[in-house]
Amino acid sequence: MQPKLNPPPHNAVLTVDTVLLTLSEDELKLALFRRETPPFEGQWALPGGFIHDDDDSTKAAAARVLLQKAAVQSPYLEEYGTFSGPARDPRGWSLSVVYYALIAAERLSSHIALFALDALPSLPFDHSAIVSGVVSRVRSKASYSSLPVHLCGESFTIAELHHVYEKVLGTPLNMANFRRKLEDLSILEPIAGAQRAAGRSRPSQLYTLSKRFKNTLSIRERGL
Amino acid sequence: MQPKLNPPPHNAVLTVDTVLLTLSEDELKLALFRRETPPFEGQWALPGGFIHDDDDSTKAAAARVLLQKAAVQSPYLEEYGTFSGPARDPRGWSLSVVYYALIAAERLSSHIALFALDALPSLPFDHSAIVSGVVSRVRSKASYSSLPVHLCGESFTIAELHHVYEKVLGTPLNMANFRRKLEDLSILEPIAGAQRAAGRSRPSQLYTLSKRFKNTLSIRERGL
DNA sequence: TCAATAGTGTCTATAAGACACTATGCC
DNA sequence: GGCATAGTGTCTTATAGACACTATTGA
Repeated sequence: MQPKLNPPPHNAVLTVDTVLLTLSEDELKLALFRRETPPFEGQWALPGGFIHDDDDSTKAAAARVLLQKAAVQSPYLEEYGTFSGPARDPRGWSLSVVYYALIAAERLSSHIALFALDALPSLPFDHSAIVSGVVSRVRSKASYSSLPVHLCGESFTIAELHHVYEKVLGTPLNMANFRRKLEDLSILEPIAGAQRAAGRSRPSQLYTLSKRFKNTLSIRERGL
Repeated sequence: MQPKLNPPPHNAVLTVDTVLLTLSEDELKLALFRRETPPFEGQWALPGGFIHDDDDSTKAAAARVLLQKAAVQSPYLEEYGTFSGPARDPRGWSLSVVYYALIAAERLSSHIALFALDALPSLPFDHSAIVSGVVSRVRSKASYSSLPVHLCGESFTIAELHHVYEKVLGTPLNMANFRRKLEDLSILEPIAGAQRAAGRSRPSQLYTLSKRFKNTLSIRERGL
């Protein structure tokens, strides 16, 4: 047993906040929850909570918060950064570690409140700054990685994934080139024999995300 | 005045650790300090310290630590991420926010202990993991941004900067192409009339880092 | 004037973008 | 068969890489 060592006490408020993004009604949307406790009780805010002594890490705390508040288990959960200081929380000096997750709308329980990014309510703490920081990080990563694939469900067609990329990036992408670059990300596995028929046209092959990239990203040197 | 609100007490050890890198003896090196207090008293470790109530943010805490321990004021100081959990520090559940800085050797006081990255002593806590994480982040950012310029002093030639990039990336870079890409990063300002003569050859123009990029990076879409 | 490095011009190879084409299933 | 979308082939354009060239100074 180690001798008891005493760091100077720091009464920081220690929290995690999570930015949960999904694609709904053909738009990138943010999940918000009404705060159940002061401060800012009753206001819309990012799902967050205190870090507990029995959390294995801040990431584990974020996963727990998402499970408890949103009832989702997001395979992709990544740290964005920390927000800290004496003034951001009325309870005193605070530090929040921010995580973000992208998830298919079909995996979210339908009673979760979703807001379009250009129609967010006013948010407490520095949550507005957090959201805009995360959104620009996500847009940036989307432009050279497999990140947006997490907005698709278990199986999807290339056309669907193409559409998701266009929505996240906000710019049209040539389909032929998109296919070539997807190829070289090598994140997709065709589901043998599974196709999706739409109307009277040729059905398209269904794919699933390769296991290897469920929790991590595939990166391309030169943009998507 | 807000009513006093009580978050559940969390006795986390709250620290910042900094990874201070420089180029010395033609190699990328890490600054380490001997710990002056338990735990691991006397061992080489990253410069770090507790977050104080009067720090304005974790970044301010990191800047303070660098100033107090290494007597350097680094213009470029960026958050890498957090390391946390119940087991990484014998004092109990801990959270460390890690920052990294790159600085010219000439701005470091000469008594600071520098270690080549492939000859580090064994480090306490999870400092080894922190260092390797930061180093790969730095190598990656160096490949498409102005990051390595912070390893140069106040004024420098293009040949010198070219050499710094090669050392950080560990790979030779064609000089003509390097110049073109530097041009388009547009981070340099020629110092009018200032040249550096070396031996009996043509002297080279001296440049300085544009003010705009002292604290931030210039990014290129497609690699350096 | 020549040694030595600074700095530029230009050809070649590779990758991105545009776009037309073929393929396939349903009505 | 032909409509509609899936998926491919290929031409054009931009950028990266290689390399040879000119420029400028000190000895």
